[in-house]
Amino acid sequence: MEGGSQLGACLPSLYALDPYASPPLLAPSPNQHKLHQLPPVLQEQPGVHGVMFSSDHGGGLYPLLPGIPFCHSAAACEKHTGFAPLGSTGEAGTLAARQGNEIASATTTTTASCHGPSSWWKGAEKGKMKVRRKMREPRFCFQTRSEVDVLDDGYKWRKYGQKVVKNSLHPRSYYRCTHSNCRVKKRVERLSEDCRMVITTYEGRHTHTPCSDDDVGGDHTGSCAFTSF
DNA sequence: CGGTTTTGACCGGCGC
DNA sequence: GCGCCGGTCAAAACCG
Repeated sequence: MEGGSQLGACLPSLYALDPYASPPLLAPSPNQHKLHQLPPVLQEQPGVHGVMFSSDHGGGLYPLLPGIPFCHSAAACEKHTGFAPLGSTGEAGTLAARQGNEIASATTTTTASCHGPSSWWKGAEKGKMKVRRKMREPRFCFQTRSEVDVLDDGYKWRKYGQKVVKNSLHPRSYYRCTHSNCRVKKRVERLSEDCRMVITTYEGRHTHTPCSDDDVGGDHTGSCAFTSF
């Protein structure tokens, strides 16, 4: 069971992570102090001192959590949150996909093959032909220090795979939103250097509201910013 | 009994 | 062209 009510047990700390950065940020970003608008869900957590989020969607940043304004552009995002993409967007998706390895070994040039920013496959015929659909799904990743792997983000997730990835001592878990017609996925893995650090990567946007249905974002793009991914 | 997790197999992209 | 690798599928096992 995932995505239940584990928030209280996790998120003792939230660290900056930005897949655009090279080398990746293990320490809090110099910009991190600018982010004072922590979402309520995190503000309530003791020890939370910062969050950085990123995506590969059109060069802007998506809101990672409730309370963070939805931004389509880097400028808008920087205006709202103090953050802006640190690099080009073309590689962002790939970087986001491999950030786990990069963080584990900042100088590693991994051969991880995340197929572009957001290519995903759907079996058109069971076990046979697969149709490739290239869509630019928004993707976010962040790093937390937590005893549990899966953060309670208000959504319900179902695990559909687990894989041992290279340069990582810990397996990567793959989750999919259990809501019908919602294709949002997330990956969860722990740093090999510090097993307490959890890397969570979200991909896609929810087509529904979280279980709590709390409208904390004040954003009308989907009842709250949290539903935007 | 229905939903979830586990886990090995399979597939396609990418680098060499 | 080949092998490696990440991501996904799907059947079986598990659990409440």
